[in-house]
Amino acid sequence: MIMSATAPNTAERREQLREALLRAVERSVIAEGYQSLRARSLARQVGCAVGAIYNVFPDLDALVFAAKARTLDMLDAGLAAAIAAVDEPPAFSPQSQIAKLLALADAYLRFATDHSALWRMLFEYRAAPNAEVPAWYVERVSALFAHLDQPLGRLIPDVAKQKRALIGRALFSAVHGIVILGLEEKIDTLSTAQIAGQVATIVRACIAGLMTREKEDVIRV
Amino acid sequence: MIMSATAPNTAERREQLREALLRAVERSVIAEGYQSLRARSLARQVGCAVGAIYNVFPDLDALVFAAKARTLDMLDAGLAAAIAAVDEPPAFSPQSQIAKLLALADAYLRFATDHSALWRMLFEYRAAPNAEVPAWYVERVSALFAHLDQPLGRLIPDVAKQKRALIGRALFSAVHGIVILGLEEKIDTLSTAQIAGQVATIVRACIAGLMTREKEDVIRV
DNA sequence: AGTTGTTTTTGAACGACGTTCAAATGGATG
DNA sequence: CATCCATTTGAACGTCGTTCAAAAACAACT
Repeated sequence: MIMSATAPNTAERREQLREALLRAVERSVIAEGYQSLRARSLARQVGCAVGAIYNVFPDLDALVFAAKARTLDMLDAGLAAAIAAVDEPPAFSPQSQIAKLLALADAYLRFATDHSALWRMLFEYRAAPNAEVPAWYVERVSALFAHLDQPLGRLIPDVAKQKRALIGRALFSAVHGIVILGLEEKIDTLSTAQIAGQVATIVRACIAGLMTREKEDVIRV
Repeated sequence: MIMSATAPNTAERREQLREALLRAVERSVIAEGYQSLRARSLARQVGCAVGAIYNVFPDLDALVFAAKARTLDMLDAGLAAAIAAVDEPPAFSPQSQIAKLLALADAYLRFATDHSALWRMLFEYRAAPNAEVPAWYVERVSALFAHLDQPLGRLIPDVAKQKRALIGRALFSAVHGIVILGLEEKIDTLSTAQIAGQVATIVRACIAGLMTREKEDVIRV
């Protein structure tokens, strides 16, 4: 048999190497930041040759993007858990929907502070300038926004679905911006509690603004 | 005289080299992005030796940070102009203050799209992981937030100054986040008009929320 | 002008980086 | 045991930021 020579455990070994490399990336990023990732260091950590990396990933960028995908999954799961933790009252109440959005924002901030190195990798690591972001990655990021859909849909059901999607995305981005600039220069600027306060204020203010009777004066999407 | 040997035009020449290098950085960033900055290429462009760069800047990071400072000045001037362009009515009106905040946000988005390469350098370029951001740079970034102070002070004068400063910073950050995520993946996602709509919606909603009678339910800073 | 002493500029050299590819390896087949 | 081919290897390549001994430039003085 010709095929069986290569088939049996070779794919499995490749998969093990991929997994080991991804774990090494995560360990390394947590320990020293994504800026210090080195092909030779990763190879040493997983006990393979430098060239072996290129047998399972086209280049380091692809390896880092695969690691980013995993971190994105963690973040996604964290957001889902935060929403699920808010208990739904039997009768509809705006308060519980607002609570969901606040919980989401808070979970996002917590993820950024608890896993700051990985979170920074997620949003700061950039591939080669001309090379485009993989489509599946853009997709995964957009999926994060979807968490806002249900609570937002109940709070402003009379707004068209498309508009709501853009508003949800904008609200998510707003929280992201506060977290980014809040954590940017950790020294002598803002405490985590202050950032949490800013996040809560903006979310509450936005929702209040969006729920006023004169929505048309506010919504511009 | 011993001192005059070094003094006369040597400082001037250093200054000229600094200036030439900064211009080369800007040209290069605009043309190919900050990721493609190379010491040898810059030296070739300004007609000096590679080592000469290190006579006027401690390292490339410092050169880039100096360039960032210039871009920051451009941005600051742009925001100031946007505010100044809103004409103040003789009698106080919330509308004109809101118009100022909207003009600020719009100017910020326009700067990001009009000078995207420089703007990206501003927020994406990171120095060595352990090396800290220079204090004067943090100061300059914080100065951007100050543009919100006056209009925000007139819209919610009963909120303590410190709280207002945090709210202003949060509002600025929120706009920044929308712009960042909006421009991130330019392909097939959001148009500039859509981003502008998101920005306007969030700013309007926040202000409306902040100006409700029940401020205490909203403000958490 | 020539000589001296000091400052400034230079660019070859260094170590480290991501990536490649000819050669070594290893396991299944005949 | 010999053959074969997919897989793995690590030395080698080109490029990077940065350094520093040597060269050039300059000012002062004879």
